[in-house]
Amino acid sequence: MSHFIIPSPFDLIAAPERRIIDLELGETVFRQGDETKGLYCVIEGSLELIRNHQNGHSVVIYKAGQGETFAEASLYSDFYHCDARATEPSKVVLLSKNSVLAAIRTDYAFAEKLMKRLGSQIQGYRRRLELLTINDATERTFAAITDQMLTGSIMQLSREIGLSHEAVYRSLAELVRQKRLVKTGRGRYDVT
Amino acid sequence: MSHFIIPSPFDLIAAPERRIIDLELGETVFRQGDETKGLYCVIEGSLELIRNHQNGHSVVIYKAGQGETFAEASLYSDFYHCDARATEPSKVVLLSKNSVLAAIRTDYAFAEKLMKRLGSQIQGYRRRLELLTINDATERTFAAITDQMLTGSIMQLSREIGLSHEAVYRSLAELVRQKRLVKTGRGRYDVT
DNA sequence: CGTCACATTGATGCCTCTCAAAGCTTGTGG
DNA sequence: CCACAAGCTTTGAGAGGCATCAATGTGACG
Repeated sequence: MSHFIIPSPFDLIAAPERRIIDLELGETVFRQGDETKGLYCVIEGSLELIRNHQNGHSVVIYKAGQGETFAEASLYSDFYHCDARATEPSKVVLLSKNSVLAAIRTDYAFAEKLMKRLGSQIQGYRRRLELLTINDATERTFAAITDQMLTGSIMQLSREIGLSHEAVYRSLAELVRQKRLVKTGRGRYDVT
Repeated sequence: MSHFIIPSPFDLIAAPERRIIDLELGETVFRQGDETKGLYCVIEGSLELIRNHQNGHSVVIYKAGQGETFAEASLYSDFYHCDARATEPSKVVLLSKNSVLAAIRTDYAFAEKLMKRLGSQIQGYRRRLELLTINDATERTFAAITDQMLTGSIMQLSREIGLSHEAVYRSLAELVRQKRLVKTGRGRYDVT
């Protein structure tokens, strides 16, 4: 029953520590303010971490696809700072705080790999921070495509890079006109 | 000669592993593309991590004050992704990659504390990501003040939050008018 | 084949950037 | 002690760009 793949370093955690959770589209694993239980691994499907602001607008702060873990930063936090929402029917597995913390204490290879993950997430966030300070919509859109951020729909991308979807469509059209991008399909673009 | 304070967990690294570096204002410890030597701790003064974009515009991705460490994410990277620049005459100490990696392997408490630092940095970046997606200049400025981001000048803050300094000054004036902020001095504001 | 979400383009108004100028604060050197 | 320079602070005016509203096209899926 547990013939799915858990990525390193979490494969080092014993199977009995794993609890599988089924999710429908739009269902949440946890919400902003909930007590932290641990981190999660996507067995199937994909999820988004979303921060909600009072004004009603929200930001996607992380996307996790199949085989990826999310909410690592919750390990040392008492409550989640964002919502985790399934963007399609998905299966996730909970890796409880205790089991992960125990693994850190008993297995330095585990700790090292986990730290590597955290480090690369930090660098990812820094790149995105840089992206968001580009004021010109066309240039920001181009940078996002270059950074391989267009994995879902353009609606989704526009939310991630802080532009209206109309602005992104117009930017894409302009970039194609400038021959800096080529359209490879409905809502698909590649750098030339 | 080594009666300065190194914050946890790096105090666990033996003193002989430490090399002190003196910096003048504007001097850099490392630059984007340099090979990584390790991470650093600020003994005195303050530094900024800056990412430079081709268009010439740059983003401050981290500020490190006295007693803080920076470039932790470089541990598992072969080269630095940004410049580290002193914003005043400063002293920093290098904690070499090897000594830190060794500490991780031999001391789980060290690993745990370091991971905690990385986790809180991730959450900080997420918060800042959220901030940058606030489109209204006044609201973004208010959020920045609430987040205690006004430590230097307003010119500096405006660069960090991706607004022109004029827009920030106008926002601050508006917020004072709205009685959501009070001016506590030249370039100093507090939430009411 | 109808519905729904995404994709695309047009028109309008507001908001921020940019350029400009003047007051303010601090430090430096004569 | 004063004058000057340099950088921060503040306000004004104009232009351009993005958000917003609106409408239509398009592909996917039941």
